[in-house]
Amino acid sequence: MPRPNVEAERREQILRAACDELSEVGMQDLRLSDLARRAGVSSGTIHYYFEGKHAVLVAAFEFNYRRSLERRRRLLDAGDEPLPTLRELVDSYLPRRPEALTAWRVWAQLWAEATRNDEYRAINESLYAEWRGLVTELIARGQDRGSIRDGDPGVLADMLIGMIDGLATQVLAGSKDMPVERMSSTLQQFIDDFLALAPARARH
Amino acid sequence: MPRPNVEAERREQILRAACDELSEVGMQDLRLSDLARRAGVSSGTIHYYFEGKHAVLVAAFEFNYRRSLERRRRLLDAGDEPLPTLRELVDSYLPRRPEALTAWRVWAQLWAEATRNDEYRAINESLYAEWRGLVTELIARGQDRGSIRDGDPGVLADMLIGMIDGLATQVLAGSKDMPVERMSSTLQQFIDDFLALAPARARH
Amino acid sequence: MPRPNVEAERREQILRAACDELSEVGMQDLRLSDLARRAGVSSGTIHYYFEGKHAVLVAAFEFNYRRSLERRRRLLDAGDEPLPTLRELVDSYLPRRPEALTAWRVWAQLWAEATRNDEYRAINESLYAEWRGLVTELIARGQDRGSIRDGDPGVLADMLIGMIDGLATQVLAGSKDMPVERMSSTLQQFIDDFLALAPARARH
Amino acid sequence: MPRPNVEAERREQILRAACDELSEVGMQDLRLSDLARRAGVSSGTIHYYFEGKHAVLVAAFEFNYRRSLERRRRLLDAGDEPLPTLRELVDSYLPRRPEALTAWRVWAQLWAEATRNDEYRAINESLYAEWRGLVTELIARGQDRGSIRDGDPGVLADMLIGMIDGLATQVLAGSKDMPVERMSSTLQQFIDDFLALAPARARH
DNA sequence: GATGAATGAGCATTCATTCAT
DNA sequence: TATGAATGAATGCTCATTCAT
Repeated sequence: MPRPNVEAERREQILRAACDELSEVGMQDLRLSDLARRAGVSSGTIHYYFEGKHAVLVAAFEFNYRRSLERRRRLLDAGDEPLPTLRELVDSYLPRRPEALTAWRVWAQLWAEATRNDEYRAINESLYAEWRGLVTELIARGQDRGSIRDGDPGVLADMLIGMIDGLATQVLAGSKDMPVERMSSTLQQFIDDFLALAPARARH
Repeated sequence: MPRPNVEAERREQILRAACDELSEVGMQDLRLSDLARRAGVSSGTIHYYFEGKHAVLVAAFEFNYRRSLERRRRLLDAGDEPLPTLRELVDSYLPRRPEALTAWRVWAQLWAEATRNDEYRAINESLYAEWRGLVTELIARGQDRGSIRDGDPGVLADMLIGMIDGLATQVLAGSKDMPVERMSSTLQQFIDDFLALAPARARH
Repeated sequence: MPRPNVEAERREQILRAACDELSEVGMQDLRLSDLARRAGVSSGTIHYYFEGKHAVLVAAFEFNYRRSLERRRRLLDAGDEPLPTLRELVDSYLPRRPEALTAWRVWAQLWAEATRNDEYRAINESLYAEWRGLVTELIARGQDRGSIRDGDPGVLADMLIGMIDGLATQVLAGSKDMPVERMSSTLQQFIDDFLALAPARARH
Repeated sequence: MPRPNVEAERREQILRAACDELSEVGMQDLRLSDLARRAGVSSGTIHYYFEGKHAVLVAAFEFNYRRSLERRRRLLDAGDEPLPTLRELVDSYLPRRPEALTAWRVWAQLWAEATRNDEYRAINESLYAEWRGLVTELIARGQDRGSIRDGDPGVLADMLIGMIDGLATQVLAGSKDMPVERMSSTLQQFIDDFLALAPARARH
């Protein structure tokens, strides 16, 4: 009696391993045979479920994003005060815990590739738009509540997201000048000094 | 009697081509034979001047950085008003003109690799520290002149640089939500609203 | 259901071809692509079964020795009169028949390399010790039977084996002064005049 | 004022270095650039004096042989008692002193190559014939003096030379079962027990 | 559904050789 | 005479992909 969702199970098993590999060795050095071993299947099985290496990577990037969002679902759905939620969200994205680190490294791979490849470019485009929308929405709600300063929420979101991505890049690169705690304090200071309105600042 | 500096000439010829290739196809897809053709030499010549592919790439990253700085030398050495200089510097780094685009793409390659490889990590570390120092110095001078707000100049530099890098990443990735003009206005707005003191803001 | 022992089959198929190539072109001129063609497999298959060229060669030397011994197994196991057995053994090792020639040429390769390379040195060491032991044992048994003269059997074995190897070297080198028949008669004369005791000499 | 024999000087300089290289790394791993460095000339100079790598090697083998013979010239020309001279000659050829080791290693290279290549075969042929003639002559003179047993002196020479070459092969291969002292005693015992007549034996 | 043996195109690297000086 | 910069053919090895079982 075949289990009904063997297929979905196998795919996830492979994608999970793909993210780990991607994070550890990168896109180009990722060998399907290693991925197969890590996923506990044969290399033939990978090709049974995916068109080829390219298709595995594309699916892995999508999977990586969905999984990241999943982890923040509770945070985003709670509908708590926007400003504290923003602080928590930023904090949860710091490349500090293993899962966050892995997820960031996968993103870094995608970005490097999106620079030249249209397919990866499209993936970044759609995932990024979704992420950007979430932050913009949060900022707009904060402005409604009067806890976040005025200004185009999309621009403010771009500033914050840009800063997160840029600083994370240096943290990932292991820069001694940018340990994760400095990234954290720099971002919180940006929120304090630039985004938050007086009442929020009083929290500190 | 050998031509003087044939070596320096050849090396630069090769490194210039390496940056172009790096920008167009990336580190891993860069084939030495293509690089040779582009540089107008034989593949043997590449190996005559460099230990191997790896050594070419390492030298190319260094070359890319030095060349970028060279282009801004006049700007940095002029000793003009710090705030306008900062604006111009940011503007000159926008991934808009072909040379800037190429340079950014090379950086993107370095970052992706520095995530996992200690040698590239070291290159990023030293080049980044130098760049960070220049911006910090400029901000500190602006604070002395009273045109830039107070606060740890290193932290303010990190915010700006982080934002530049993060936004550039999306521009390079060809995001429709982040055309280079939006990157430009976002950064200038950050400078206006967050870094500049009132007199500077009056410029607008 | 995979064919049983595909692996053992393929390995032998490759090693057999490796000995032939080794004998014809030598270690250094042996190209894996030629070996592949000769073995009737792809170059990829060679690498599937062996770590690399080096590993193929090491295995081939071992294979060559085992195969040589296999051919004399009957002779050595029969337990016949030691002196006639020694004569037959020497005769069977003459580089006269194609298989013997091939085997000798492979040995010649190993020796040339063992002069400088520790790994090949170790192979020669172990195979040679085994071969030397067999001849020593045979001589000792002949001394027990009274058909071979007294003296340290190890030293007598070294004399005989040394002479075989040295003369074979000249036969292999195609020296006109040392055709294989002269090698044969020289060795048999050494056995007659130096090793054999009177009764054995009566055979002639 | 150009020195008259620059040419002869350069050639010897190169050949001397070639023998050393040949002995250390072997024929195939010998790179002309290394040889040039060792000889203290440029790679261009090698090609100026020799047709190519092949021609250097051929000349080096010839040079190696001549130099070996030169070292024994006094021994061979002295016209002393043949049997003691033979003992000394054998002793002088033991791969014990650095020069003898180097010379043997060069021979080993030649033999391995002569197995397959006609040109090297021809070199071995002529050098070997000369060497064989010298030993045969010495044995014949010993027989005339009554110090060496009867029998075809050419066959006796072949036995001795074969044994020398075969045992040397194992010494060169670094066999623990055949240190150079064992090679020495084995050969002297062969001379004592097989070649020498009673009076000579009394010497011990 | 799943396997893994087998493939072969692709690429970095080596090194003898050439030739302008 | 002598140099050494430059060449490019040659080859070991990798790995995505295929397919018989």
